Amino acid sequence: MMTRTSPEPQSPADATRVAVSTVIFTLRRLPGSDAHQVVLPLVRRTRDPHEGQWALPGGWLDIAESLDAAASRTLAETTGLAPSYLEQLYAFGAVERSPTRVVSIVYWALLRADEITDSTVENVRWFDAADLPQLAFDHNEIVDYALWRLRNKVGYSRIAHGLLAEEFTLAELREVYEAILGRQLDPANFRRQVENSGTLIPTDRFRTGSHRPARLYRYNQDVELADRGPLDSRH
Amino acid sequence: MMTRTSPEPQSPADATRVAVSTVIFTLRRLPGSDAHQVVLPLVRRTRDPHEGQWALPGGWLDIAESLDAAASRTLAETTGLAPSYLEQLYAFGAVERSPTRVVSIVYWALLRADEITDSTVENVRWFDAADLPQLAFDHNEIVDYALWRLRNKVGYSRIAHGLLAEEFTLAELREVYEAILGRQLDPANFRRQVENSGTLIPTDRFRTGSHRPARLYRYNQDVELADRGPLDSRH
DNA sequence: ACAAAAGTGTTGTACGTACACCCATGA
DNA sequence: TCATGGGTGTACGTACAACACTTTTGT
Repeated sequence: MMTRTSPEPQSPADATRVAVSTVIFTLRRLPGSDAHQVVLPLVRRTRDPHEGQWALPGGWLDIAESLDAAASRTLAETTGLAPSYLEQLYAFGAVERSPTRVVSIVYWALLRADEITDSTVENVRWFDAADLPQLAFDHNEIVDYALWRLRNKVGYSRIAHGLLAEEFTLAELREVYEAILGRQLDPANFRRQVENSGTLIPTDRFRTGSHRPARLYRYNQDVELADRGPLDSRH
Repeated sequence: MMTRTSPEPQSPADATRVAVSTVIFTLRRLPGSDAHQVVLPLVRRTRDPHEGQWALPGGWLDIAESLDAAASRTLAETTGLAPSYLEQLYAFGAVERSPTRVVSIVYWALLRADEITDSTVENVRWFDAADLPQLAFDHNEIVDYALWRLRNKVGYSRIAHGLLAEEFTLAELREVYEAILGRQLDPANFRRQVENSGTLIPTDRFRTGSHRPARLYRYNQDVELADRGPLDSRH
């Protein structure tokens, strides 16, 4: 990428290292309620710096691996999880963010409730995104930004899909939105908005069990959202 | 950023290197018209790989320098330019994007017309963003994505400010929008939209010279756009 | 029958768009 | 005075929020 003469970078002793971390969101049903809260898994650090503190799952970038692949791999290695949605968030590269120079390419991910293997690796714990302890490095900042992106994106894309099973009721979809946005939505208006958006296909199956059965819907794979612009074609 | 035991990365011979590049946009008035076109500076490569091809200005990340600082520095070194707006775009890290492994943190920037020092460095040329030649590496892709971000962002933020002087007429502002969006806008409706947004402060000065004088406006620095969320506080 | 969630109808407000029209200046 | 861009008025359509109302189930 260099475009004019400049010194070769990075002698072996003090090279900049590239790490990849991921903020993984999922929803947890609050006991005795239809409400959900946004939760995310953190890993307890077993070595310095910040030994003992909670941190985002991640690891080093391999020489022969793309950034996306590194995010998936390190996620699996540290937490055993495979997210249903994964997107780059931001590259953090302040000099003082770690004792040694580390540039972190951070991803954010969504996980379906049924994808949570509770038999996960040791040293992993799930935290309420709204009530985090102090984390290692600049990871509190990073989670804040990821939450902001999640809340934004739920408004103009169909990422809620990443938190739901193949078929779902409108009430279930609405509860996802309510959990992410942190406020109640009018069921009647929500229904019309989402119906008119053309992103949902009604099935002829219903969710039964309590009161009047609710129709099940699934997402229309045909609608291109292009919510990542030209980068969408890479998927 | 590592959270569990993993091998130390990057032996000296085959280390991943971190580069920083920038897509810089500015407007150029089309001769004999009020219309503008989006143009950007490219640098001709003087060494392999892709020697002779045009590429985004950039350079290697220094060990003791933040990503933002590296973007500004490499920009000044390669083009002599100092943008009025600078924001991170995306981190590109596909394995095959360069013969040696390079992760590029790409920024995008805006430049005011008066900031273009035409006495720029050798090997720099300005290109119409809509009509680029084949560029080195994956830089065509990158510019496409940057253009997409620019067009998106002009709709919900006041980045047009980055392309205008301190004071400007509504027609000048509208011409910026028209150049970026690539279509004509109704002057009457544009006026009302931007007046109701509260982001503009009318001055008591006027731009004279042709026909009825037009009132000059300036941006209201007080209005927080938060169009980058929690990351805005870093500026 | 009744509670409660599913689903429909109606109304008001806000906002974007189209376009007719008036105003002020240079030539 | 006339052409031209600056600036105002108005009418229509869409979209969303609020909320009353009907439907269908489980108990």
